[in-house]
Amino acid sequence: MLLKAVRSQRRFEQVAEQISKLISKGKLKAGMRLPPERELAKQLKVSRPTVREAMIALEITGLVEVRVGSGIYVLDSSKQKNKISNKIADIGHGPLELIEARKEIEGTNAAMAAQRIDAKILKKMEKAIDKMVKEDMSGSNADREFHLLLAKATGNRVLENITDYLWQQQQHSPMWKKLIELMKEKKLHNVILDDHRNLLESLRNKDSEQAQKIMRNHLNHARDIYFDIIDDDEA
Amino acid sequence: MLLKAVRSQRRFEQVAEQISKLISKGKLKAGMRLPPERELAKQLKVSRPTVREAMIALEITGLVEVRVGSGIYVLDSSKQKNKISNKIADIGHGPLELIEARKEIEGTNAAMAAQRIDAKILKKMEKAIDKMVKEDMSGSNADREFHLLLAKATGNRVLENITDYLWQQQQHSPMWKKLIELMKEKKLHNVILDDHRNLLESLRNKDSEQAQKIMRNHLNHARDIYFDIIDDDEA
DNA sequence: ATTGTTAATTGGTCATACTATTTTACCACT
DNA sequence: AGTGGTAAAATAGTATGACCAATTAACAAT
Repeated sequence: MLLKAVRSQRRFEQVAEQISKLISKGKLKAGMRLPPERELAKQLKVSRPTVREAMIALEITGLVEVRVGSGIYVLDSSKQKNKISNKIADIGHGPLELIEARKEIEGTNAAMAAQRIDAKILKKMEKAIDKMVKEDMSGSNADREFHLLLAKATGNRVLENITDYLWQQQQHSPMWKKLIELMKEKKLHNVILDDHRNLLESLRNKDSEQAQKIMRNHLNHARDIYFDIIDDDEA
Repeated sequence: MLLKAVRSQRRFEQVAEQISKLISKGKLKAGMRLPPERELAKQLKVSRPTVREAMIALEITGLVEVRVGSGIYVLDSSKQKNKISNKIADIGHGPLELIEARKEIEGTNAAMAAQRIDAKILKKMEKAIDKMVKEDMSGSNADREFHLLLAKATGNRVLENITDYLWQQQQHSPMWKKLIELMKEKKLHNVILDDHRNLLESLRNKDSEQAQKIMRNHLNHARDIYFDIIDDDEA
């Protein structure tokens, strides 16, 4: 697949992007009112519906606020919703950074879960391991499931959501697919399974320290595999 | 303020909400195509532009994908963007969960920063402390700035974004305002300042363990203050 | 100064027409 | 049978103009 899909950018996207840049550049500051929709349409040489669509897009992104009968206002950046997702969409995180963040946060998860996990989730994690044996890593859904269950076992929904978010980011990265392929080739499958099994054992023993240690080591594996991949690419 | 603002919900919002619920209920499954815009307009008794606005809203939320000339399709939930922000918007996290998550993640930040921080950021953190002395906690912007600088010092942008996200969540919670008030009343201001100064000192010494310890303790303070607040409320 | 009224501004919605893209069906040719 | 091209149908994209609804500003009345 050498060809990239030609994504026809719609007008409202272009308009939204333009305004968005003006805001991030500081030309449009928080609290300022944008020109009326009709005026924007004239200036940008597009129809008013198109401008409206762009405004709705910006509103949902959390960049502006629409006040009926009054106008459209630039929002204070501290009040902006999901800034986190915006940034990601713009630049994307490096795989190494993601793995490192996972190492710290999921390491914490493991330690916390060891003290709080209940039989129910323990059971589910066992099942996830079984499923992974059958799956043979195709798609690695069971892998993800295992890690998310661990996050859930912390009892802290913030950590749970953040962990979920980290995995989503990972899946979007092209490197992730390669990593899965490589796992199948090199039979790394079993290494991962062993890590999971050992982790489960320390959870049963409520051994926080060991659980954390295993998880951190587990992600060091992932980092090493990543280095293998980029070495191959450069070779 | 007993009265709640009457938020005139716009048509497209109602339409988007309705479709959104159908998806989360499973009536509309991933991959399914929605009826054409004209058809939806007829069924919902609204105009086509309104339907279009709703579709754009859903597209940006990451629930559907619009394919020109083909139709509008429900996206696979794993491909949905910022699921994290959606969840938050729905339920909101408990203050205790947020503080606990901060304790773990910012504790990690402190330890990591101690090993990687450079003179430049160190300088900025000093300035943030000075600013906080003057500010007298009004708004506590300097407090936030200090913590975000620490996150930046890790050199890991994922952790930086997540930390930023945690503080945003915090600000939206009503408890946070009370906490700031309480700080002013009880002169907790100085306790926080001392924590920050001590943390800075251990960063200079590149003492990871101590830095982490101080940060975790710092957030235990925040937790204690929270308990004071709810005790007062119940009394 | 405060209140009430009116007019102007601005976003919200609708109806309709036309364009651009994609998909489908069909046909001709091999 | 299969391949490729062509026309038609379906569908989203955009534009125009009109009118409604909410807000704001100006002004008059008290």
